[in-house]
Amino acid sequence: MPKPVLWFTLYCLAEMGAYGRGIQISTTSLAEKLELSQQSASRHLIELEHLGLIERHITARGELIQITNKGVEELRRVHLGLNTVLEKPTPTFLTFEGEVFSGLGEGAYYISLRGYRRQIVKKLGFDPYLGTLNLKLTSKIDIQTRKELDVYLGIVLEGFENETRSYGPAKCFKALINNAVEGAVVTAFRTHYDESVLEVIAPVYLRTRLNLKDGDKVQVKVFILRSPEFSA
Amino acid sequence: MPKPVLWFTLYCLAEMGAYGRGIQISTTSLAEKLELSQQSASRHLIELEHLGLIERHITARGELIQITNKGVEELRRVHLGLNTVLEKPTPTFLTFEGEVFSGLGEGAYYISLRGYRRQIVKKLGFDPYLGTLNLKLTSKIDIQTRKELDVYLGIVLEGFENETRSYGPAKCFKALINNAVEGAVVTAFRTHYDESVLEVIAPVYLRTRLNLKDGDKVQVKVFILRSPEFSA
DNA sequence: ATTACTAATCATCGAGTAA
DNA sequence: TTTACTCGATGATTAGTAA
Repeated sequence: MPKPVLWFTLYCLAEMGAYGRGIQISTTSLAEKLELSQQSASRHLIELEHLGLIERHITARGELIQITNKGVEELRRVHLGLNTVLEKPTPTFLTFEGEVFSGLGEGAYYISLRGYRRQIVKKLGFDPYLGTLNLKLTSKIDIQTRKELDVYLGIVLEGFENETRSYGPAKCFKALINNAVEGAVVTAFRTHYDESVLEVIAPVYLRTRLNLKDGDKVQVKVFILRSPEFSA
Repeated sequence: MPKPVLWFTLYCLAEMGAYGRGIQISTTSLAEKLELSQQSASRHLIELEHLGLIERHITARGELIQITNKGVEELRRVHLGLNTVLEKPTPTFLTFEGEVFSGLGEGAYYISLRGYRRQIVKKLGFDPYLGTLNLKLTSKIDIQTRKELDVYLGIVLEGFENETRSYGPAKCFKALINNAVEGAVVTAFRTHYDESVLEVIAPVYLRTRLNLKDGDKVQVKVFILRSPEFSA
C-alpha cells in the first residue's frame, strides 16, 4: 500500500480519467485539484511513477499520465474494502468466458515441479494433470473482471527454490469448468503479464474430457474467498 | 474532505467494524494496524472526533469507537468515486418503499417560504402543493440506500434569509411516486436528522391524489444526476 | 509554458512520560 | 494497563528558481 497521501493523489488522477484513456495535465492544475503546491504535485507524480503506479510522458505543455495495472489494483483494493464495509454484497464467485488457445507449454513445466505440485495436491485437493488450459478472454467485461481477481483472497502456493533457480508464489482459486469439471484458476502473484488470459488446471486433461480444440468457448466459474486481502 | 491520512485511519476503523456495531480497541492495537505509533493513533482519533467523523467513549481498557453518519458519508463519497472510476455502473435512479405518516407540518411551513418555493418552481418545474408527504422507510436496505442520497448530486435549493431568520440550503431529486405522479424528494443539506425518513413534494396533494392514509405503503423512484459530488 | 531542483519552513511523528 | 501530553527528530510541503 502506498502512503495515504499518494494513494489519494492516485485516486484524484483516476477521477480525472487517468485510468484507461489517460490524461494530459500540468502539475499546476493537478496541484489545484489536490489543494497542494505545484511542487508537491510534481513530487507526488515522481513518487507514484517510482512505485510503478503510473506511467508518464512529459511533453512541452503538461504530461500524459496513465495509471498502470498495479495502480488500478491499489484503487481496487480500497474499493473492495469499502464494498465490504458499506455492506455491498461481495460476490462468492465470478464467471468468465474465454477461448481455448495453445500456449508454449510453460504451464505444464511449472505444474510438474514438485514444489508447486505438492502444494496443489494439499491445498486444492487434487493431483493436477500436467498442463494448463489457456483461455483468452475476449469481452471487455471479462478482462475487467479478471483484474478483480488480483485483489481477492485466494489459495496461495508458496514460492520455493530448487538447485537450478527460485520460483515465485502463485495464487489459485477453485473453479468449475463448463459447469462440469472441478479444477482451479492459477495466477502468478504480483506478476503482471497478460491480463486477458486465464490459466486453468484440473485433475484431468480438459481438452479430451470436454472435447475442446483451439478457438472453442469455455465457461469458468471462479470461487472467491470471502474478504479482500488487505496488505502491502 | 479530511486529510488523506485521517481518511485512511477512518477507513481502517471501518474495516475493523467501527461502522454500525462499533468497536472496542486500544490505541496500541490500532497503531499496529495503521503501522504507526500509539501516539499517532491517539492523535488521529482525537482529530477524527473533532471533525465529527467518529464518536468515542474512553474506558479503562481501550475505547469504544463508532463512526458517525458524517464519517460514513466521507467513506461513501470515495466509494462512489471509485465506482465511477472502475466503471461500475452508476444507478440513474434509486427506489424506495416507505409508509405514510403524519409529520408536524414543518414541511408545509418551509415550502410556503418564498425563498424555497420560487426555486422549486424554477429548478424542479412545478409549483409545489404546500405540504410534504412523509414516508418512513422500514426495510434496512432502504435506509441504507437512503444514506447514499447524501453523496449523490442533486438539485440544490440555495439557502437564504428573511427578516426573521436564515434558512439553510436543501438538496432535491426528481422522483416518481407510485409510478404515477411526478414530484421530488427533498433532503436538508448536511443536516443529519432522521435517516429513515423521506420527504416528498409534488404539484398536487398526494394524499387525495393517490388516496393515501397513514400506514399505507408508497413506492418512490428517485432520479440521480450522473456523477457523485466531490468536494468538502 | 512547462518540470523539478534546493533550501527553508512547517506539519507530523515517535520517544519519553504523566495521569 | 490505559490515553494523551510535551518536545525533539523526522519527513513533507512550499518558496524560489533553474533548465
